Amino acid sequence: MTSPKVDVFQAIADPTRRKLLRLIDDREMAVTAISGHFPISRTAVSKHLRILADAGLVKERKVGRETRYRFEPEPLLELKRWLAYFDRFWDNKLSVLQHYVESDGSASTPSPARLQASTDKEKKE
Amino acid sequence: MTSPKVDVFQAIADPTRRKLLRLIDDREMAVTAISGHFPISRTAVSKHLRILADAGLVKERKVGRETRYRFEPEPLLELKRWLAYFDRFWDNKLSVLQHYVESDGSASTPSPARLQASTDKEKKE
DNA sequence: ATTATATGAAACCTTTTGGTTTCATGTCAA
DNA sequence: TTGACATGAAACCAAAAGGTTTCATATAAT
Repeated sequence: MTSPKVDVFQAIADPTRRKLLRLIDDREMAVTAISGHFPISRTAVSKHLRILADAGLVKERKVGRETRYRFEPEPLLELKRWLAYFDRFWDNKLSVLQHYVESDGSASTPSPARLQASTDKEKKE
Repeated sequence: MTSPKVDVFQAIADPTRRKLLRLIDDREMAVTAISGHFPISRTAVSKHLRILADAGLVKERKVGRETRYRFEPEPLLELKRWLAYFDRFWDNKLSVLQHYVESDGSASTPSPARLQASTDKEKKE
């Protein structure tokens, strides 16, 4: 449910799992069909899918003798939220890159740009 | 420079490293000062900082006998780009969460909504 | 000059990760 | 009913990850 056994950051850390998500993001697929796209064993792919499922990023459905997986986007919102915290850093200097990234055309809301503190050693909680 | 020795996905997979970034994101800090915020050894913190540096997420600067680290946001753009690919999934059904996430007020540009499988189930909040 | 501080490298250890092969079981096709 | 297909569990393995302690070195302070 909302208490995933696997952290989404952990789940997407592996490049194979990222490819897995991209592969099935527009259609449900069975394990063998999926594993055909990877140079590792079907069993290994199956384990990756299990990890993704534990993170809530895919859902499995049994159909006859196969197990089909489909993509679930919801857990990515945690990532998005985490990333959103850093939005204030994408100011002038990185705006060009930012624009490239935000290819949907929505402009960024101007945020107070951060300044570099040189001598400040304050700590906070 | 643009060829990080450590993948950004890998770098942020560890919760300690994520906290590390949040700790120093507004000021430069020396290793010992940083490690005071964590229950692990200074050496362990130092290794995490090294990994973050290898991913380009922090930069180090030697000042006298200390090594100070500061946050470097740029590599997070790769993450942002990766996530942006999935923007089309955040349509109606997840728009509430999406709005919560995009707390800066910039509305998303309407994108072709992605349809889920026919057996689509209710999404828990 | 001597001592204290700040740090990284090294060696080492344990757990996790990503992979394999083998095997048992359930389901579909003849 | 017999055999092929689809899959996961198990046992196993090597390498990576995350941590520790110890030690050497550079810089600062007395």
